Amino acid sequence: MRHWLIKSEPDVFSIDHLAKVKREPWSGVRNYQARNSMWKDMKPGDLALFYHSNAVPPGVAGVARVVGDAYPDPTQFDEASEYFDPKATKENPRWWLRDFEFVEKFPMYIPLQEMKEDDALQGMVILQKGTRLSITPVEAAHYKRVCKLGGGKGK
DNA sequence: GCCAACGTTGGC
DNA sequence: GCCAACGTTGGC
Repeated sequence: MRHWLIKSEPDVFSIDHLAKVKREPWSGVRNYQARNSMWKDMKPGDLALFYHSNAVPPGVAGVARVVGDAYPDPTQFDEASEYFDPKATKENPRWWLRDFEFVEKFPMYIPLQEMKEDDALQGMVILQKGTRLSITPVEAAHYKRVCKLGGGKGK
């Protein structure tokens, strides 16, 4: 099993929102690297740290789990959507997504700053300067460490 | 296929 | 709101 970190702006979609709806299609990813992660590299059952970007402060709020197989992101076909992609067709979809289900919200929120200062987390992709990827792989040891900092079970 | 211009992300 | 980083676009 692999571990991931998925970013979301809490103003748009937060861990609390996921807790309420239980399961959510991760739509709107329009970056090829992040798409490839969701499409090819993720497997059902993989666990992901739920990261709040553009938050004050930014940080990890909890855990979500990959559910089911990848399928075409429906928003790419929807002209009314901000994620509409005129170059995508039903025969040849460009953007793929998976559903994520709520696992837990950490008892303690883990600010980005705390992660930066944690010796055990050095090397995490999210901590690299200039990383804007919305979906990144996370090493198992880093995943465990973040869950510990958050006081969560991690699964 | 190069690369300048432009757009977006996201921490601060 | 600023701006560094970096992905994408499009002219050539």
